[in-house]
Amino acid sequence: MVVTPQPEPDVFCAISHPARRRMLDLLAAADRSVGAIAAHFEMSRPAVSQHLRVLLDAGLVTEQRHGRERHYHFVPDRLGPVREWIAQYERFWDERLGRLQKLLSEGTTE
Amino acid sequence: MVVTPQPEPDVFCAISHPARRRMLDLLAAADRSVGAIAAHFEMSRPAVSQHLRVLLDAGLVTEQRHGRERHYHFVPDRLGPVREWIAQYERFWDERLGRLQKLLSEGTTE
DNA sequence: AGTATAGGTAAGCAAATGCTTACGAGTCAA
DNA sequence: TTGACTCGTAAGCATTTGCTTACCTATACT
Repeated sequence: MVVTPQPEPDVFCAISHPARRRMLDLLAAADRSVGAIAAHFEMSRPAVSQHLRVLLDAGLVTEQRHGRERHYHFVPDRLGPVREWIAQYERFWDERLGRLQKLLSEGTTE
Repeated sequence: MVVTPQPEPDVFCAISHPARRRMLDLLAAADRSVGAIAAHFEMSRPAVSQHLRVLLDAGLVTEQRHGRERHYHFVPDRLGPVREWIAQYERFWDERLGRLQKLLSEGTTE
């Protein structure tokens, strides 16, 4: 097998786990240490570290050493792909465009 | 382990796979049969069926028998959770709110 | 009837996920 | 230095994911 070096750790994959989304929510409010994050979860601290590693690889967070603590910081820009992908469907929620689309569809064969 | 009957098949999970996102893109443009969808992918047709099943379980698509074909139909409403979750971060892209937040944070102790 | 087409399902498998416990490396404080 | 504390990493494991091939049912055509 060819070892693709970095198939770009997928952001969609990173946010697919509820725990990781909650971690992002926490970090969006404020930078936090691993311990402070782990306090919000039932799972073991290493498990939290592993989730943070996934977020780190996806570029969704950065870490910064602070004494013996590591503070994680939210990087909103990396949510761009998700934001853009979901934005392409906005027309389905937009009433004005919805009405326009309905008008147009009355003239189509579908 | 307790068998949770239906832990609500996660929409975030369903869209985490690139192929499934492309299938939604295709279906957003028009309803399509399985064969028509499979034509856009390298993988086997059963694999496509399995992906469609995931989308179906997540409620992101519906199927409708049409003779011996099954037409899949995009259900945009089910993207709501993703849309809402990403919307909560809009403030990070909004310059005006960004400046407001900066002002507010100067008065907090955290 | 018989045959082709559309598409779901089962079984099998390799690889990835998500957890756990055990341990190690760095930092602070006595 | 000794010990407590923060946190990452390694190893092990059960489960899930994502694919394959083989097979089945249902519809359509002749």
